[in-house]
Amino acid sequence: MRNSWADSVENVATDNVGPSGGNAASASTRRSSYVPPHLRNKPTAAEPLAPSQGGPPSGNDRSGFNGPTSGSRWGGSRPDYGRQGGYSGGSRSGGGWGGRGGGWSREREVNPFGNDADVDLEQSFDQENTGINFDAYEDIPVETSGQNVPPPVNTFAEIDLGEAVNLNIRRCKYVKPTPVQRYAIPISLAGRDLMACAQTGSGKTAAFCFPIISGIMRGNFPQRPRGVRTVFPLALILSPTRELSMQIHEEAKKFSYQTGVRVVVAYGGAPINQQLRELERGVDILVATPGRLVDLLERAKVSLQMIRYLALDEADRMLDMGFEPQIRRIVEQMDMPPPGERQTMLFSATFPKEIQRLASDFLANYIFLAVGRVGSSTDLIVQRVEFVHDGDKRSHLMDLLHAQMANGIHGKHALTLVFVETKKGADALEHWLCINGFPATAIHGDRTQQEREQALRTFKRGDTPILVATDVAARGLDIPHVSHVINFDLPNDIDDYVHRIGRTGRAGNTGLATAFFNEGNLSMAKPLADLMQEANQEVPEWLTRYASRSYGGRNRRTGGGRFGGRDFRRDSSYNRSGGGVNYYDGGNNSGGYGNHSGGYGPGVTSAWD
DNA sequence: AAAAAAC
Repeated sequence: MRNSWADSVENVATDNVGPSGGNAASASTRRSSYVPPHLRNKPTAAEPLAPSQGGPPSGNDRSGFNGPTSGSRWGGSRPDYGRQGGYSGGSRSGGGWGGRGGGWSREREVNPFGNDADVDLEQSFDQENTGINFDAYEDIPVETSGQNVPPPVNTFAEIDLGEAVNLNIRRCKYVKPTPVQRYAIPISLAGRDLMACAQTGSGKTAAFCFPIISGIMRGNFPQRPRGVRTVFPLALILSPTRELSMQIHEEAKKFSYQTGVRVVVAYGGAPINQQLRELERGVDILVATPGRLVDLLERAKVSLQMIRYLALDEADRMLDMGFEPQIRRIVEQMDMPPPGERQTMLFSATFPKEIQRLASDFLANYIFLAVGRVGSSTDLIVQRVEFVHDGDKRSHLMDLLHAQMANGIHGKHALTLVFVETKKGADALEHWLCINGFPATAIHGDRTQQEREQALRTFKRGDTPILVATDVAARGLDIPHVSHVINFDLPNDIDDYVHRIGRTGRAGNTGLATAFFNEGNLSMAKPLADLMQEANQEVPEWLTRYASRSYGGRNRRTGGGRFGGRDFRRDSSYNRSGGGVNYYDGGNNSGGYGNHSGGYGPGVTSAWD
């Protein structure tokens, strides 16, 4: 992922349809006759539909599949990449949606990779590649619990995701699965429910997208109703912010390119009509924020009755106080199949025990997976805490930014993300930075969606290398080149701190995180000091002193161990009070911390004992 | 107490 997705789309838009000031959303709806470079001068081999798909596809169905449902065998031998299997070459025979022929039925899929002509798709997975610093991922502690945990894999070649997805993995320049992918993908392909705890920037999106896409390509699903203005996605991916949903959608489109699997995104703040049009053209995977989805469900534009895969990204956030009722409504009170009849996957970098308990309602006989330390990017992030009174924060920030520029750290592609507590505070700080000559912009929930997206875009591009943000930007956003995260205001929850600093030090790169601490943050002293100590950071003596006084207490890390989370089912108090249901099969797992680090440890084998 | 998430 050398280029940001936005850049790629921009290239596609510019190269093929001319400049029209298109934003990301409109680029995907263009009716261009663009042929991706790697397809030029090749026969548009329209593969026949898989026999198992039987019958004419409705407009709501996928129309192209990558061969028979048995899946393409990949084992060992070199795959035949010359054959563009599965892509229906533009002849989406599903053009008959509600009698609407022509038009979009001829449309070619926009190449989400922009320009991948120079990618050597024949290159073997075995070869080393750049991009992600995998050395940083060696010896990462892993904990799994649950019944019959499938063993992890070491390479993508060991996983049978099908040719089309493998091709996209290469286009993404992924060479080796990240630790969370090594464990989560086999678990998911085995059809198991999953609660996964893994650091941000470690490839979680791919970890749940690959199995979903592969499963939809191979699955034999009943014909979805046609001729009605309701669509029936097979998979639902929920996330807590609009920008994160956009990002997941962009990633998922890459992973599903030319697989025949259609991914659509729906979120608030943007015109619903355009989203409705996209939905009516067919949807297999729906990526959404909760509010807009509820709206669509109430209007009966979307039905969840065919959902086979449910993924919650930032799952702990989705189930905290503000969100829980809305999520329960979607998952439990609409027409979604119950746990066991669908496959459910929950992902987050943090997973407090209380939230795990809530989440277990959504899962059936699930596997708990914890990979690495809390925000284990912490190995790659230098954390600093400075005592700064509220009144001194602005001048102190200015000192930091000046020093940064003097040292040349603030080059074209070195971005600084400044977190504040309130929307008003974000506006004020942005204004103050601007009038003092710093190229800053801001993002928060009171800005229009256009403003939010614009802010993110100019930040990513480096046009405004300083972004002031509320917690809307704290989770999940993958912004390359963020070299410094400044907690101008500390959050009140240590998990929020973990997510915020996780915006830097991504994909194996190093980063710096600076926090301003004062008397208003006493309840954070202990959890912050503990977290920094666990991450081998230098803890200032004054912070240790505050920490020892143990203020507050509700911010204490649950589990307190070396991991981002520990399976709450292993908590003895839960087991005693569990009403006779002990989900955790203590005798049949590879239990214990650090039972396998790195490669196949003996612990993996013991999962099958 | 704040932030986020529909119109």
